Amino acid sequence: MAKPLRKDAQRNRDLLVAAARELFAERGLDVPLEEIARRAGVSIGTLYNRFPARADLIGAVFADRVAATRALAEQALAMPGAWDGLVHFLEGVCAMQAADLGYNALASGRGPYAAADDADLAEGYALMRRIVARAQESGELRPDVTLEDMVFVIWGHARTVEATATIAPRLWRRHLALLLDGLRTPEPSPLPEPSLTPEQARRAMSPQSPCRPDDAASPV
Amino acid sequence: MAKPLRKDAQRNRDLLVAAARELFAERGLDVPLEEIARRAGVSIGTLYNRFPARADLIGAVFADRVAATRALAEQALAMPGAWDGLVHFLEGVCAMQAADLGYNALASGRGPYAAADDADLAEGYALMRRIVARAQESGELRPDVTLEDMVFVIWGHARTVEATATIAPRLWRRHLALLLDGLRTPEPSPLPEPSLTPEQARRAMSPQSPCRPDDAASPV
DNA sequence: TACCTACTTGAGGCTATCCTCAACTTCTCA
DNA sequence: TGAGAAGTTGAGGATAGCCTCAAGTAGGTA
Repeated sequence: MAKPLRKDAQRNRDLLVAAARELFAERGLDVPLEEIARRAGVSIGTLYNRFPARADLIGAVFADRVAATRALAEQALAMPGAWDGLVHFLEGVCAMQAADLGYNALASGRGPYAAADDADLAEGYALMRRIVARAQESGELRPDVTLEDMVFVIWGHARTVEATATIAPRLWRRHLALLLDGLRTPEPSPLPEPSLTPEQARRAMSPQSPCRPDDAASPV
Repeated sequence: MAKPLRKDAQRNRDLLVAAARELFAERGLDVPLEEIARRAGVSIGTLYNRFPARADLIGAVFADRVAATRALAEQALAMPGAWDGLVHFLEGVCAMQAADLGYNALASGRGPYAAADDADLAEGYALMRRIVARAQESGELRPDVTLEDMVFVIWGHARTVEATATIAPRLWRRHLALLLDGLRTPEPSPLPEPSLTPEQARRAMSPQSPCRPDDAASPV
């Protein structure tokens, strides 16, 4: 299906993705596309040729993060301590959020994103579910939380990163430590609401639908 | 200093503030000013006459929230239980965040805001500091956190409210319960970073400076 | 080498929002 | 009551970012 690009086209594509990666990291997912093209040394028309929608460019830039997250989850499961594994995983995700404004927005469910590979994503979720289950079986993670509650860590952390990135770039570790203490307290108080269902979590993470809605829409 | 407005001007001002209150609550602080004017039944020129900058309108709309927050803090201090007081206060703030997208943005440090009364604000902070101190003296709140750490609750909560307002409007209570358990755990783990200083917190809460910067700038 | 196709280019149209200002209307007070 | 100050109006200029397309350029293959 995917025809190879011509040599110059491939080069320009790579330049665009690299430029977008830098600018998304520095300034978030809303940077003007014209500025990305300029930094890549390529015209705005070329950008649109290669990436018809912003979501396509975002998808290309962050494809490697899906893989990185998955690798992180595998590392976590390989660790001897179940709780340590969970902490390792959450710390890793938070560190990526702290290092990259664009990833931070994406991880906390803002920004349009054309998923490169849904299967990869699904496997990632399965791994995370095992990380959580294992930490509960070991008795370290409180039994009344679910995988879906982990989004509270991601979401909660997102705003802290934005607000303090320049003022106190390491502060997020303190925030995370407090969150983690809430997840393993020996005296958990009863939780007042049920957690999100996986389906609800999926919807909450993608205000704009995660894949382009047009694909299925056009009847021609 | 403040001359009384003419009768019609005062009526239009009130209409504008009411319209802005509704739209800010529904759609956040970014709603087009033209739309606010339209809902108020007034022309865009009138809006600009009364409120030269968006921050002025925001200041007028949310002046009562500063007072409400202060009242909440006083209630909290009047409660017999120190921990219950802290919870009451944080729940109250979070409930206001959940009920109003604009307040949510403001409380989590986004959005320009021309403070109506700095003294009022300062007194509010003093009250909050007492709420935190009292809860620590009673041994219920972990001793290694500060007032400045409470912004983690506000910030963390902000994104949860945005993401789940329509999907699960009461879910934030679960998030808050987990956060609170982290704040009173009997086995607190050491925190890896110092908390923000009051000055840092002030800066982190106002990416755009909270009062109009022009006031002092113009040399004429 | 020569052709054809894939690719690039950037001026310019489109939209949304901000903000101004000169002409007009309404209140208020003597 | 009427003069003048206070207030209102909305068309339109300014800006910013999105996106297109007709004309031009360059890689690849015969």
